Amino acid sequence: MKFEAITIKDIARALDLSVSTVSKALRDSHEIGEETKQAVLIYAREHNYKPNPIAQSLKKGHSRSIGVIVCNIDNNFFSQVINGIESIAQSKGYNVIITQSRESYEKEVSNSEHLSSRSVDGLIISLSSETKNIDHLKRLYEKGLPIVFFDRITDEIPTHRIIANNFKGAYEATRHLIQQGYRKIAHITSSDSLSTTSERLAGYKQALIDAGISIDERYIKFCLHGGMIREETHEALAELLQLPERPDAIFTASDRLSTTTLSQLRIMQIPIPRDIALVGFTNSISADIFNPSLTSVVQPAMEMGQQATEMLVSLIESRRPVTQFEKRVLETQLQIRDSSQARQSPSP
Amino acid sequence: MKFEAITIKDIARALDLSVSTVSKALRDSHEIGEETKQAVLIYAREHNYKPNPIAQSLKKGHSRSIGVIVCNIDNNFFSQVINGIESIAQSKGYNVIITQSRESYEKEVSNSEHLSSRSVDGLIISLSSETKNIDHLKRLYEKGLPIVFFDRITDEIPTHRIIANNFKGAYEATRHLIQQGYRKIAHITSSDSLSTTSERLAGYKQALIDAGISIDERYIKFCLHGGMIREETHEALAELLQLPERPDAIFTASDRLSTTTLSQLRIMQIPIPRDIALVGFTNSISADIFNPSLTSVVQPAMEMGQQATEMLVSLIESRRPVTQFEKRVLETQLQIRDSSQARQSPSP
DNA sequence: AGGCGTCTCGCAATCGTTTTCGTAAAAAAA
DNA sequence: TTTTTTTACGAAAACGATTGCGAGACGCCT
Repeated sequence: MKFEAITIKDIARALDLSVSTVSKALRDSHEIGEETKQAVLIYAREHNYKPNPIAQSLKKGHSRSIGVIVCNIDNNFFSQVINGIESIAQSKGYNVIITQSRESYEKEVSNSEHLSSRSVDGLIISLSSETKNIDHLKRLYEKGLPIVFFDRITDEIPTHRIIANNFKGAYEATRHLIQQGYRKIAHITSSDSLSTTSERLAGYKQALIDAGISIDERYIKFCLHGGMIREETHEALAELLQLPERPDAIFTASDRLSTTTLSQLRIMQIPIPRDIALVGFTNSISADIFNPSLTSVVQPAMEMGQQATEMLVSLIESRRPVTQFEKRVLETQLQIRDSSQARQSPSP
Repeated sequence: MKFEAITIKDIARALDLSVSTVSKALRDSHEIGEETKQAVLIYAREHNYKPNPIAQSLKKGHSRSIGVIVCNIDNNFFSQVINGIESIAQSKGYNVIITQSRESYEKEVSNSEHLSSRSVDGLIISLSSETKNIDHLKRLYEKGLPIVFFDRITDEIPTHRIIANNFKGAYEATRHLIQQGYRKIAHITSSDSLSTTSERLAGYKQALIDAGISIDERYIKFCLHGGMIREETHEALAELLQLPERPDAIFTASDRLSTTTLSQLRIMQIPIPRDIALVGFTNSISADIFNPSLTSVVQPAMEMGQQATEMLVSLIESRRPVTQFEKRVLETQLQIRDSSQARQSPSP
C-alpha cells in the first residue's frame, strides 16, 4: 500500500519553476515576485498541497510534537491532565504523543527512549511508582531534551515542575476527618518513592499533630503499585481492620486507591461512614454517585496539564538556555460528601 | 536548546569509513566484511547509536506508528480500548499516537489529516457523534491509508471493522428489565447518526416487541453529544419524567450517559430502582460502587483494541492489496447489580 | 599472464524541504 | 552610456538514512 501526496517538486515541475522558488513562494518570501507567488499559491491550494512534516522535521531538527508519559490514562486524574495538555499543545501547533508506563520502571525507560528517538521536542512526565532511579531521564536532559515534571516529580533534575499542593490537600482532608469526630485515622498511600506520597503523608501527619493526635505508624499503609494491583490494596485494608485499635476513618492518597478501597469496604459490608469514614485524593468524575458519595481532595488536573504544556513550550521555544526554573503549586479543593459525615457514636 | 544525537556520519568519520558502509554494517549486510561490521557495531553500541526515525520515515515512506482517534480518552470504555491498542502495537514495534475528537466533526477532520500528514502507517478510529459525512476518511482511504473502525463504525468504507454485539447487548439489557417486572422502559441514547446508537436502539425495540410491549417513541431520547454536555442529558431526563406515563426504568446507551443519568436522578432524589430502575451500557470500573451499584452491559474493550490493532497491522504489512474485509463482532456481558432489582410494587 | 568471480567497500542518488549563495536581468543612479 | 543597486529566480548543499551500482583487491582457473 502506498500513500502518495503532492510535493514541492510536483509543483515546481508543473509550473516550470525550481523547487527552491516554490518553497520560498509557499513561505511567502520577499525574494519571490508577486505573480509567481500567486501562481504557486493557487496551484498549491487547488492540488491541496500539504508540506511533508517528516521532511520538515528532518530539515529543521524538531518535530513540533511533545511526548507524554503517565502511568495510566485509565484514570480520571491523568486523563484530565492530558486533556489540558492537548488543548494547549493544539493551540500552539504541537501534536501530542501519549504513552503509558503502567507503573513499571522498565516501561518508563523504554517509553522515554522511544519518544526521544522519535525526536519529540519535549517531554511531560509523571513518574511511575516503581521509579527510584532517573538516570534515563537525566541522560535525555543532558542531551538537551526539555522536560517538565508534573504530579509525581523529582528534585534531581533542574527543570520546571508543577504539582498540586499535596501537603495542604492532605492536611485539609485529615483535618476535616478530625473535625467530623474521627480520631483513629488511617492512611493508605502509594509507593513511598513518589513525591506525592511523601507530601501527602506529611500533610496527614501534620494535621494529626496539630490536633494533638499521636501518629501510629501501623495506621500508614504503602501500596507499591498505587492500587493497580487490587490484592495489594485488599491486603493493606485487611491489615488495618485487624489492628487492635481498628481505625474509624481512612484517608486514601490516590485515585485508584480510593475507588478500590471503597469497593473493598463495600464487599466486606462495612458501613461507610458509620464504621469507617473515607476521604479520597481523587479526581473521579463519579465521586458524587458513589455509595456513599465520596468526599475527595480534587486536583486542578486540566489546569495542571495546561500549565505544564505552556512551561514546556516556553522551554522548547526559548532561544537561549533556560537556567531559571519554576516549581508551580496549584491549590486543591476539598469536596465534602457523605463518606465523611460526622461521627455518630462517641469515640470509646 | 539543541538535542544532538550521534549519527551514522559520526560513526563513519570516527572509523574512517563511508556512511554507506556504516549503514550496511548496521543492517548486517552481506556486503560488509566481518571485521568492519564488528568495529561498527561495537562503536555504535558504545556510543549508544540510535537511528533517527525521522530520517528513516522520510526514506522508507513509513513511520511504524499508528494513529488513534477517539472522541474522548476520559472515558473508561475508550481508555480500555486504547490499553488494548497500545499493548499490541508495542509488541509489534509500532508506536501509538492518540488524539481526541471530543465529539466534534471538525476536530475529527483536522486530527485525521494531521495524523495522515505525519505519515502514520494506519488509523484506528471510532467516529465522533457529530460526524455524518466521512469524505475526509474516504480521501485518506483512497490515498491508501489503512484504516480500521471500531465501536462507532461506518459501512461506507470497505475495510476491517470491529464492534461489540450492540444489538444483543441492548436486547439482553432490556429483556432483563422486563424480566425484573418493568414495563415502561425508556431509552436514552446518543446521536442517531452513530452505528452504535441504531444497533442498540434496535436491540431495545426488539426486546420490547418480543415481550409484547408496544414501542412508545416518546420514551426514546437522543443526546446529540453523547452525554458530554450535561444539560442535554438533564433535559432528556426531565422530559421523560414529565410524561403522563412516567417510565419505570431507563436503559442508557453509553458510558457517559449512564453516569450522568444516575447522577441526575440522585440529585432529583428519585429512588433507584424503586421509582426508576437503571441499566447502563458502560465500562465504568466503578459501576459496582455506584449508588446504587449499576447494572451494566460491559463491552470487551481491551480485546476490541487488541483485535483492531492486529487487523490494522495486518493491513499495513500486507504485501498485496487486501480486498477481503472482516467485520468482527465481540460479545458483551451483562453485569447485574442493584440498579435493576426486581420491581416492588405491581404496575398500576 | 589473462580472464573471471568474489569479497569489500565507496560513490552518488534518493526521500521532501529549507536555506545560502550566486547570478542573470531590470531598474536606478552616475 | 556606464556603474551600481535592486529584483527575481535557480543551483546546490544540507538534514540522516538507505541502496543500486561501480570499482579496486584478491584468489583461482585455464
